[in-house]
Amino acid sequence: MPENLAHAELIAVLVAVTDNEPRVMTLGAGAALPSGPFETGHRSLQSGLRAWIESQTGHPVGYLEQLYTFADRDRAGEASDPQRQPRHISIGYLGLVREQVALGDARPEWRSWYEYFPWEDRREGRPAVMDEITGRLLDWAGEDVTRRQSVEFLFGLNGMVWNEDLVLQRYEMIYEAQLEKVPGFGRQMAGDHRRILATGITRLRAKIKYYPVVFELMPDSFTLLDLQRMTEALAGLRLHKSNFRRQIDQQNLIEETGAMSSETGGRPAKLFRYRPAILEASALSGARLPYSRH
Amino acid sequence: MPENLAHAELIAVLVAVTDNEPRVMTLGAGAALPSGPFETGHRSLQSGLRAWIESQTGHPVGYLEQLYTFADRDRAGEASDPQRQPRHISIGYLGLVREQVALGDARPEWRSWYEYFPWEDRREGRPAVMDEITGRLLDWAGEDVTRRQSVEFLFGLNGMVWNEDLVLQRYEMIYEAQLEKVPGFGRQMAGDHRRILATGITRLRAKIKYYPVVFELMPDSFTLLDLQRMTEALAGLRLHKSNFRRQIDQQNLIEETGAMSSETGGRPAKLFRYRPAILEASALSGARLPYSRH
DNA sequence: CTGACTTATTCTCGATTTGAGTTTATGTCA
DNA sequence: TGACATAAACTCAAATCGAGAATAAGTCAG
Repeated sequence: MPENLAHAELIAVLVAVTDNEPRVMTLGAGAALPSGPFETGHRSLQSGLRAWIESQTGHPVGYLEQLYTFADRDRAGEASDPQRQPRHISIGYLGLVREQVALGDARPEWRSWYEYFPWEDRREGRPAVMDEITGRLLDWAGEDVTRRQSVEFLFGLNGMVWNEDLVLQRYEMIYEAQLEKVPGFGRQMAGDHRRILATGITRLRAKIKYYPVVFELMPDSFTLLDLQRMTEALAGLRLHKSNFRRQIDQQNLIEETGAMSSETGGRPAKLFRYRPAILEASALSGARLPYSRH
Repeated sequence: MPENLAHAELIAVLVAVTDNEPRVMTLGAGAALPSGPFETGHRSLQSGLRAWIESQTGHPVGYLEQLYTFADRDRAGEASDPQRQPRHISIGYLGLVREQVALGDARPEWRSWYEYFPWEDRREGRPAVMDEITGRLLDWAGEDVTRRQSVEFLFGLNGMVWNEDLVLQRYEMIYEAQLEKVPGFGRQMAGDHRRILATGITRLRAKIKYYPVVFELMPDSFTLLDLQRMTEALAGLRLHKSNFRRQIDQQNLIEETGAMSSETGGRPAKLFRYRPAILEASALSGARLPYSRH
């Protein structure tokens, strides 16, 4: 009898952006993230998932990063002989795909991730659904001051500033308040998949700030506005044009191709390409400690 | 016959700081990190590990964060019937413990993490071993310009600035160059444990910059210099005193206890305590996008 | 051909934040 | 009582950031 053995499952949050809409690959009419077992023949977790994705979508995944591993929920209270049931372990990954791809065997569908988290898209301003969400969350918080403050912090109420990175924490609060199934509060998914999606969005939104990962989603050549729109789509926010531009060229990660684009009806824009140089210190713009050069 | 089942193992990088030295809990004369199987009775991965650690050290773990999950290396080339061998999956965690603890059953030992990565401690300046390491890495790089630049970037050569967060990347380069067993280049560990330790240090060094996690390692009351020394021990760097102080009180995370400490022979220092307030936006000092308030 | 319109690209400029000290305060101890 | 040691506050130039104005280079209607 095998003891302490578990099923290991690989789950992918596969992201592509088309028409300025960040999309995630789903199965079953948008109800599940693609997943497959980690098999004995797989060389590693990552290569197992990579092979699997490529067979499904027929397209290589540029970037693949592990997100989080979790076990199925508490089996302790389960009937009869819990020893007999092997545990399930799910290992989540974030993958980035360069563009809309030919569909594979399993009829995958790309869906906007904002279908699942409508309150996370603030590009056109504060979405209408926010009022109902925060209203019901504040009702739930009631007299509990700490809870109230958490709502205000996470949802940018009372003059607090909206932080786009807190996707997972916002979803978990909504879940804790048992509001995740309220009509209008986003599409549901099976099991923990919606939570894993939130984890992926959170990771990606944080990462684009200090690591040049957007370029995995960009075509070979692009204008600066294309790059800005991509970043805005991911962050769910509008950015300041010239400051965005300044930040980009301080990082020194792109170069002109020489060609121009005149798609947009105004002055033609220069086309750029990613310069996959050695990462310089300047490209990693993370937080810093107050160093002493002494 | 169970197919696609795996052994799941929990591995802990447990950190405590004593005498300004960051230490990690080890077993077997410093050759292994503590680890134990994920058992059928465990409620969750985290609670399984937590219970396990507390039974070993008799001390609660304040902070516990998942690091990374990896599978055992390629079994494809293995003899006879690879199907029969279940895979091993290891789930690494970073745990923070407030201080030196009473030892548990398994005779754990706390060892300075710089025994394993001597080049990572630059508090007393560039360690002597750096010259030999970088010399041998540059030999290994040879004519390969990309490789050469990576060495220079990771180890802060040629005027590039040392980035204390790149612990894992530095270790992986040393490993790739097959220099990890060179005498003087740090103590060895069994299996992948040294790599997991590097992952833990990397995560912790990155995290202290944008999340108030140092306080998990501090005693209830402390001086500002204590806090600085703690941060320096973790980062392996000296920090600028008054700028460190300014950063701390901008974050608004500590408050005076009213008492003073006169341990150090100079002017007595005020004692502070952590104010475990609701996390304000100001406490999260991560990188930012060029927002538009428009 | 010209002027309105649209979008791209550059500049400007005050407000903050940072890096690197210097100065002043308050103890202990010989 | 004065040397010594460390804490805590203050200074100031340089770099970065937030916000928006100015200028450039196309298209298109008339």
